[in-house]
Amino acid sequence: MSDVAHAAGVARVTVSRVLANPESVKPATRAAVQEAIAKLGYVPNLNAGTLASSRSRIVGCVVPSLSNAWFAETIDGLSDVLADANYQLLLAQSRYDPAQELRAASTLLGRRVDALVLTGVDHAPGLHELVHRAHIPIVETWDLPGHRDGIEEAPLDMIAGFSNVKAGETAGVHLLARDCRCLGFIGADEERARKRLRGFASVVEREGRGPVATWLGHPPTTFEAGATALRQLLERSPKLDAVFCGNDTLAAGVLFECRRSGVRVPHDIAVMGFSDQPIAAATEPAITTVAVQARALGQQAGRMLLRRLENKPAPQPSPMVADLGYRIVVRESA
Amino acid sequence: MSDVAHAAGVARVTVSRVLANPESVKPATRAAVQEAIAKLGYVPNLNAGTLASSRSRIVGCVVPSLSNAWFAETIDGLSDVLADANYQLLLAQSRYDPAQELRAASTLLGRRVDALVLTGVDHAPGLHELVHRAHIPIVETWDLPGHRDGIEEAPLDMIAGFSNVKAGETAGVHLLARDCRCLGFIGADEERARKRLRGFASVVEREGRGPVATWLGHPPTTFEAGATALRQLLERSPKLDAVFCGNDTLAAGVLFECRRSGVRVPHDIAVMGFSDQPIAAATEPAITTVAVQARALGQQAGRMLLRRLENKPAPQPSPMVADLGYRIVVRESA
DNA sequence: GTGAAAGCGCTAACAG
DNA sequence: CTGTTAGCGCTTTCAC
Repeated sequence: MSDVAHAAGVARVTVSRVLANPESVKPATRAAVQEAIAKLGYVPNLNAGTLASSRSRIVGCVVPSLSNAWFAETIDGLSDVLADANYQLLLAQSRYDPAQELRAASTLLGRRVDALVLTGVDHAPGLHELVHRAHIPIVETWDLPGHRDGIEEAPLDMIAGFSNVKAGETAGVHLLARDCRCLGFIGADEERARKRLRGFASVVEREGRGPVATWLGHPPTTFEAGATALRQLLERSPKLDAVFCGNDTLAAGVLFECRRSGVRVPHDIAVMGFSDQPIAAATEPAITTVAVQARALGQQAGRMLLRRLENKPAPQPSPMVADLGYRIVVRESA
Repeated sequence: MSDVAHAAGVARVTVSRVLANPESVKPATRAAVQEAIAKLGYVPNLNAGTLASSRSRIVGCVVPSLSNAWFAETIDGLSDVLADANYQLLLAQSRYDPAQELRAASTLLGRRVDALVLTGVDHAPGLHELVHRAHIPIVETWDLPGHRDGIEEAPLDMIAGFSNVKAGETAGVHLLARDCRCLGFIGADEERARKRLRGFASVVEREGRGPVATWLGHPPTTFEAGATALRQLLERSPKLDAVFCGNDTLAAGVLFECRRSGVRVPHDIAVMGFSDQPIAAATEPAITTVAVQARALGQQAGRMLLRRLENKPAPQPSPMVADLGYRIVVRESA
């Protein structure tokens, strides 16, 4: 920066101004500085800027995993909105482990991110205090606060999500309406999938058709996991006539296993998926699933952050909660 | 940090040492410092560290888009390898636009990333000089250098990729062997897809079965794009009996359109995809495709970077090129 | 509109 | 093993 200033015959602070706020500098000076920048190929050190100004224009984001198309889509939406406002994304994965999520969040805060996006509402103890000390906007996604003793749990700050419990209930209602008698659940052993199970099981049991034959496997989930899960469930409960899967990948795996073993879907077993990935529309029979707006979750999170970031530093204490909902997509498999 | 130092009764450097290299401090002192850190909830400012040490432990990565599962997988692999070595990922999207890629790279360099991962080998003029000034390891992925006037173009630095041209040739050879007479290509109007087309068209024309009926659409691609493309191609070339698609999403879209309009696959039209996404195995008929190792590309890129990062600062001028290849997966659609 | 001085929070190099 | 002294490259604040 000194070099540029020297080449343009101005002080360093003028270069800084040209970069940050060009209008505050006389056109002639500005032009000279810009020319010097171009000639020298000067690339400003944004870390130094962050240190001096304590604004990084970086948003941190922690997701369980990127190999799942659904989180990738959310990140895509988030990144889209942020990029337009000149913010960048610093990414970390938690591998579905609250302890890793806590560590990741800590590192991100160490980078002095201007805001933080987290996945889910269930975190390690300690995360709450950690993020609150940072005094930055936070958005939790992909879930909504639950209820403990009848009262709604408080979000960390803002939320862009949907109710996994209710989505599970909806799946249960749908399968019950199809007159299924012996229901199962196949999902990842992970908080949000367990909530879907909880909602699902509650309506099934309320109708006296419980208990739900349950299979929970370690994420990330695969076709093979779905196939294995179905075999095991069928061994335990030979009369199984419906399974709700925690995601469409598992549901597709179940479908493949059915095809291999001559089980007819939905005639012998009804199969439901979750999240409405492209694959759900592609299989034969096509998968009935609960669609969530993965991309919109990210965009909404981004918009909420920007509103707070661009406005007054610490304005309204408005805890904003956006429920983007879900929608059942009835196709052929259930 | 001063607070911590004070609370522990040591100098600030000692705190710094406990953080960076605990063994270099006497256990008793170390314990005192760690206790103070915990008590005060101190989160070190990593930007200040970066500024002082000029090492950020951040790797920058530019991808065309995250909504494509294939790049997300590469990032997942990369992130995996880097996380184990305590590096983080700063992400930027280029939206398939070389100018945006250049801007993104510049911003990432401004953050003083320790290394850079780019997608593809075709960049805006200016990128070459920009990244070379930075003197950091670079890996280009998802492609290999082409040939100009018979000699191989030089990579920016390192490469973890595969040949899109040869992959296209392989697809052509496969369809030709099935005795297809009138061949088409459906892909995104983007450099790597165009290379697949180039390879494909070259073998088709060499056999005198050209020209290839071609449809190129703006990325990102969708089922609908695939369906539309097929309709348009069929209008132009009613005798079309084979299409090679630049990705599996398009191929699935083509399949759906065929089903709707009663065209039998592969009997009336053979359909090939690219990249072997889960959907390719799920459709009926299952899609014959060219599989690439999306995740491995990222992991390999990460390993190459780490080797350079952990070793001597500017050692061997070894331009490393890893060709991870591709593999044709013959299923039912062609 | 532009400049001079001070400092953001850390690490490097050297000393003890 | 621990402390002292100098910056890293910017932005801020206040003069001019």
